[in-house]
Formats: sequence, C-alpha cells, structure tokens
Amino acid sequence: MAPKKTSGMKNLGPVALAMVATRFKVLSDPSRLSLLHALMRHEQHVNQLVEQTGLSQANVSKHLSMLAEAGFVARRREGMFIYYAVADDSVFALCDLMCGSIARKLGRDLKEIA
Amino acid sequence: MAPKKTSGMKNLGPVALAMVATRFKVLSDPSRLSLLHALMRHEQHVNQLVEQTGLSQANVSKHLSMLAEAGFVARRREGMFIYYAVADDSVFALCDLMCGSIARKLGRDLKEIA
DNA sequence: TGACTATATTCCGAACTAGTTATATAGTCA
DNA sequence: TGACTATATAACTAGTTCGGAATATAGTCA
Repeated sequence: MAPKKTSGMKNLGPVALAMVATRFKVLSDPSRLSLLHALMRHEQHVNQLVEQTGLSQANVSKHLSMLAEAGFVARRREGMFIYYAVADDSVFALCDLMCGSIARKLGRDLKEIA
Repeated sequence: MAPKKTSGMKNLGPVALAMVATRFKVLSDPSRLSLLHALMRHEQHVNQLVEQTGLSQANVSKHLSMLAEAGFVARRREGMFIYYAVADDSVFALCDLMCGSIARKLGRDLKEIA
C-alpha cells in the first residue's frame, strides 16, 4: 500500500521549502503569468505569444524557458515553429486559489475603511 | 443574484495579473515559508519565531511585515509580546498544491532518466 | 548548398531583494 | 518617572532579476 499522503505543508525541511519557494518565484512575475494566461485556451508558438502579450521576442523566450524548466509548460516542434502548451494544470488551480485569497483580503480591507 | 464566479485565471487584466504575481512573490522566499510553517500549529510571538527559525530578529520582523501586508498573517498584542498567526489558510492549500506539482514534476524527470 | 525564418542565448544596465548592524519606537513594570 | 523589554525601522552591501539590443543557433525550403 502506498504511504499515507500527508498535507504538503506538514513536515517540510529546508530543502523542500526552498523548492517550493523557487517554484512560487516562477509564478511571481506578471509577464510569465501573462504567458500562462495566453496558453490557457490552447497551445501557441513563440511568435503568437509575442504578439498576444506585447513582450519582446527575447523576453518571451526567456520566460518560456523558465516556465519550461519548472515543468509548467512543455515544448513541441512543428515545422518551423515551436509550440508551447501548459503541462501542469495546477498552475491554474494555484492562480484560482490566489485570486480567492486576494478577494478575501480586499473584502477585509474594505471593511476596515467602511 | 450574484454574478457567476468565473475560474480565477479566466479573464485577468494586467492589473489583476500584477496583483497575483505580487502575492506569489511573497510566498517565494524560503524564510517566509519557514515562518508560515512555524505558525502552522499555533500562533507565536516574534522571539519564538526567531528561536524556531534561526533567523535574525530584524529579518523575522521584516518578513512578518511583508506577510502581514499581504494578509497572510495577522498581529495581536498580548502584554509585552506581539503574536502572529496565520490569517489566510489558503497559504497552506497553495503549498499543498505546489508540493503536488513538484512531486509530479520529479516523477516526470525520473522517467526521463530511467 | 545558401538564404531565410523562428527561437534561444549573451551581455549589459537599472531596479529590486534578503540579510546584517545599528538604532528607533513603543509598551511594561518597579 | 526611568530602566527595561520586545518589536520595528534605517542604512548599507551583495546578490539577483528583468528587460533590451545584439548575436547565435538551428530548422526549412529553393
């Protein structure tokens, strides 16, 4: 039988914490979130992402490399183009959770004022 | 009737993306995760956190300020001490999700090699 | 092969971040 | 009140990150 799955935060050593932090850092940049957002509906190649996000080609390429290294997106060549697609749907779950957290915080802030 | 709640990532403008990114950044530091980890079981005052994490007092104070500003922790004075406690349980859900994502990624990396 | 296109990489400067030391603030208690 | 304690802040340094310009790589097609 597989070992009991413990809640992720329960017993994390320094190494695990560093890994988690590193991964959150990948998600902590608006340009990268914008790329993920653009990739949400369907895969796209780099130039499409450049157009859609308004970022420079070099910049897009660098951010995609980072996202790919973290395993959030995957690459695939087709003819002249390289298509990127979301490889780990948990990024959307993470963003959903974060949005909920933001909404609650804004609600609390609002109460403070009103 | 309240408007339909859309999935958090569905339609995010630049401002929303920036807010999400900013919040992920708060979680992207090992020291801050360590503090949250220490606060998981119960609230603690600053000196307790200094002891438990091994970080300097000034450092702990700064990180706690950041966490508090983001609304992840809350402060409360009791006598001479200031107690901090987790104010938004979604941080743990976020970490859980991230841990799962890491596990899947490591599994994939392992397959590549084996 | 050579010209062309798409993507990746390198180098650089500006802005930001985490940590340290020293100091300031602000409660508490005699 | 004054001495003492806990916590916060300021100033500084070293390391990191983001973006832009230029260049390199690598696949395609004539």
